[in-house]
Amino acid sequence: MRKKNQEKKENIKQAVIKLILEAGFHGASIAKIAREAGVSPATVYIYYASKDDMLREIYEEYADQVYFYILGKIDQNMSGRSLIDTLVRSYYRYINEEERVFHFVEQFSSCPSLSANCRETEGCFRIFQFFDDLKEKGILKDIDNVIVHSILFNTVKCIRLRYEGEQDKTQAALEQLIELLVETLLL
Amino acid sequence: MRKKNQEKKENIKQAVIKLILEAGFHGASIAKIAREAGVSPATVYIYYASKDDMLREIYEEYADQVYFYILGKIDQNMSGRSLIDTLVRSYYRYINEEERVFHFVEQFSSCPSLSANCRETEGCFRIFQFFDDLKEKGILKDIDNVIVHSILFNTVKCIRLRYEGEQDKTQAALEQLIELLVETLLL
DNA sequence: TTCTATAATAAATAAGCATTCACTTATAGT
DNA sequence: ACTATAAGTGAATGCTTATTTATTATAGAA
Repeated sequence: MRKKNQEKKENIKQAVIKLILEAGFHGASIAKIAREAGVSPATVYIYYASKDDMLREIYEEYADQVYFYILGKIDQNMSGRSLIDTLVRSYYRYINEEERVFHFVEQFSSCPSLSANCRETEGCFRIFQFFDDLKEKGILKDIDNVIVHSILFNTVKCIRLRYEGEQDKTQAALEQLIELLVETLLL
Repeated sequence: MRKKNQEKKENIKQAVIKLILEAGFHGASIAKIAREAGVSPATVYIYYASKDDMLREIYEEYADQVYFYILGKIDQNMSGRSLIDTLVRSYYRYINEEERVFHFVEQFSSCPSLSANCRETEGCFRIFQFFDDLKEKGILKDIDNVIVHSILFNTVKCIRLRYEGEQDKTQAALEQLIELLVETLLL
């Protein structure tokens, strides 16, 4: 019994993410994905039941990644300030390091017709749980997790998108954001 | 010389926005758009040079609308608190009232391959100018406009998406957000 | 080594796509 | 009422799409 070649599957995933970043969803056909991954179009169907299935599976694999990345940088003994500093800066670092994945996930989740059929993300649940812990410890103010999540991460995302490449402006904005969040979110 | 029927063009626009909300970009073909609008596929090409042109033109028409809507609700004599209250609540009302348009614009602008070719939005420029005015008047703290913009509007968007339909939770979150922003943004 | 299950593929298929074309219809100006 | 002009259309075009099929190559078990 011959085994599936996991390297081929990985190549397919990376091809999907690359092509969708470069040309959007309508620019990522099975034929192009297969060519980019160095396999035959039919091979894609050995690893995935359909194109929709493929996109959903890849999305679900990567959607949470950013949150696990961030939580991995957090230390239990950190002060409130360094927690916020770490959350903001590691989110920013993730966007830079995993630009393709980040854009793929963003694009996918902003399309109602695609993300409607996806399971709720585990990573987001974990982050909310983390916020709840901080509230119990008396570090974080009792603010709705949706609000905390948005002013923390969406703002970093906007800074990154707006000041793309402009190191000075980006760093200044991140520092200002951290100061602002320290005053706003911490007890 | 026969004139173009602007009602037909309007029908086409609405069909595009409706279909893209329901089925995403890949679900909005010229054939479907034409059927939805009650015209022939060929008629679309009387009003637009190509499909890409059409999408771009519709995007550029609506991308700014939310900002003009909000600025229209603002009064020169408003206090800092009622400014924030108005900004937050009118943004929320816009998403509710113009749900289709809002999702179309969101989806379009999160696709790099589409929005890359679009002109910078006038509406966003106007809002930034408005923030600058408030800073000069000593109402708003001297915070980067990208940050102000994001914590104001992205947070409202997240609340709306997360608590879709749940009136109580939504209202509570909006009120909490307004309190938080009053303390954070105002001098 | 042989057999077998399945990975892998090139080519075929059928549907859908954006766009064009040949043609009809409506209308504004004369 | 007539004519020129452009709106409007159904059908055709040629291409791309996701997916299937028939076939071959390969790896593990016997």
